[in-house]
Amino acid sequence: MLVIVGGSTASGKTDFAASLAKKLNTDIISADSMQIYQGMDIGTAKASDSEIGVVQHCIDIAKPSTPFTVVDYRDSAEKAIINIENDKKIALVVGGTGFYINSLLFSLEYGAERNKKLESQLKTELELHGALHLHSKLAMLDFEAAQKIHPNNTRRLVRALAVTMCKGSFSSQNTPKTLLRPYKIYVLNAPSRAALYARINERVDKMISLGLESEVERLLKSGIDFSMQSMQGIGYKEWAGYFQGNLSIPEVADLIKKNTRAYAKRQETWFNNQYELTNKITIANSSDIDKHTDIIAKLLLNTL
RNA sequence: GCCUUGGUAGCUCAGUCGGUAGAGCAGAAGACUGAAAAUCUUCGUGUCGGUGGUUCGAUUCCGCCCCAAGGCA
Repeated sequence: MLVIVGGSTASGKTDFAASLAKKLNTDIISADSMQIYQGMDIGTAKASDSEIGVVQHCIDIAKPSTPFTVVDYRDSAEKAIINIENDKKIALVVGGTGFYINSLLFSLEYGAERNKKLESQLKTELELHGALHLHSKLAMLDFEAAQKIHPNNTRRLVRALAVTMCKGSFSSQNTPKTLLRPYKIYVLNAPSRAALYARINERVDKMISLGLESEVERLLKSGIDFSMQSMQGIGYKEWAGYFQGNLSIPEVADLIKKNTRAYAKRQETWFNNQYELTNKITIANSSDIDKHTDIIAKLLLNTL
């Protein structure tokens, strides 16, 4: 069985998971699409193993210069799960990237491997003839897929077309979810939206004072640029304007806060709607964490 | 004290040659099958500062009052 701790950024996942992992005597498997990157620490609010006193997997497993996909994540996480379960321990997955979490829960196809050549071909077609043209093309090849994808969502449109052209269909992989393994999911929430947003604002200010600017500068000096996937992360992409001389640091901070708030909302939507049964836990302070992880750990250890 | 310019959505402002108003941002809800911290969809009624007057009708024109910014004393 997989135990999952989810929730939006700044919901308190890290501390909660560390506390739970200790009580279960197990490791943490991270499900975070940005903490996978080496050298991106402050902006992703990474905690080191020694800081939290728990071993973490699926962190720092990729270079910021290379692309990374869910499938890469799934492979890496599955390995960690096997090792942990071989040790007769409970596999504990913690993170805010719902897409990654689902790769461990459901038997999903993920279509064809990304094909840069085909993608750029489709992108030129997009620029030349417009999104509607591509959309109607998809509709001819895979009507169901076209109905699900809005023409303005060109990224997914291109992807769906690419998969359809390689595999014959995109929607066929969109079959009802088959469960890979039993799981229990705990979703962390702040007491209110306002409290969450206050936490986010505070956290961003902290990142700035911890030296986020020099972290980004270091990445740029090592050859990373703003067009790379890793630099699309919140807390990083916002600096582009600053290094071009168009934004001040307070303006960058405001942008990061704004984007983080919107992101947190998207995560809440995901965790509210993706899973059949979620155990919602409200975290107001650190004593809440201890109280809840105590109960959960006892419950989990008894059911073994 | 006098003069000027403003006071319209949570914020910044547009607008109504008089027929009770709309953008951006903020905010809310949602989607998601190899970029997911990505990408995308939907949602705009508010004493138009207050109060009198003119008018069939005033947020719009006029008077007075209040508030803010600037100028003159």
